[in-house]
Amino acid sequence: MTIQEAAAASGLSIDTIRFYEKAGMTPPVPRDARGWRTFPPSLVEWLTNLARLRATGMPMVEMQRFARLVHATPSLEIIAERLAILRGHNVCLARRRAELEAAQEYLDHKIAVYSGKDTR
Amino acid sequence: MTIQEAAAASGLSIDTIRFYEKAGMTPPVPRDARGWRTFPPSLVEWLTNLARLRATGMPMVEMQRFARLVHATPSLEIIAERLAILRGHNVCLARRRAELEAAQEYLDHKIAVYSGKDTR
DNA sequence: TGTTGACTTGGAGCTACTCCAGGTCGCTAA
DNA sequence: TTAGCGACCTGGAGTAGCTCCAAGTCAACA
Repeated sequence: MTIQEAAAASGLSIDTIRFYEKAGMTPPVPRDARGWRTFPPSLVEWLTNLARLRATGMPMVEMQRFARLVHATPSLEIIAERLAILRGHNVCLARRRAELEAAQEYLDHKIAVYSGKDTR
Repeated sequence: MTIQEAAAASGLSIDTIRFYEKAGMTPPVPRDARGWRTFPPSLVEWLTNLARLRATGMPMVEMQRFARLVHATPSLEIIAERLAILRGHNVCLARRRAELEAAQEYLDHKIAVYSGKDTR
């Protein structure tokens, strides 16, 4: 698979894939005779995972830590660490969602005021 | 009011307030004899508004547009424009919340898998 | 007369990309 | 055979939205 296809399949942009590789968030990507990156299915799957983690707003440093853990030989501790990262991030997400909800309430209120639909 | 008090009152950091002023997102802040910024209540209120808009994830360019409209002499068109910005942003917010919700579902699933609570 | 503490400025650094210039390589068309 | 095309490569600059820092000023206090 070329980088273009990997991008289409994972939902990341071509630039982002190269950036993630440089940042050590993927295992080293194999190259063909021309020096082009070739993406085996397992790598595309991992990129898709990264895209989802990014969509949750996980910061890069944590994605890097997670990547190292995922590509390490798994042991009980390593799996526990992965879980800890995900659980910790889940808490952040919940907080973020609550913030957004509050923000939207504020916006709705503002809109009501500007529309003259405010009762005060 | 000093910048420190304005920061405490609005929820923005001192640096962010200075940054917002430079970026034209506030009217010019009056200075005392020493050259220190002095914040009248109306300005603190506006900073608080900016903090809330930021919390909704409104991009800077839009906050700038909105600031110009709010500090212009109001007319029917200007109020309509303000409303349009807020409404447009509300749509973005709703989308963002949906994305976060999907992301959290994915995370929950991942956590279930790693915890061995997955049934598949 | 220092020293402290709150402010000032300009500018560098950060995250997570995104874009760009300049170059290589294999393929097709003239 | 040569010219052009399109997909890729690299290193580096640019972006948003802050955040931090160094160096300087000024009033007040010991």
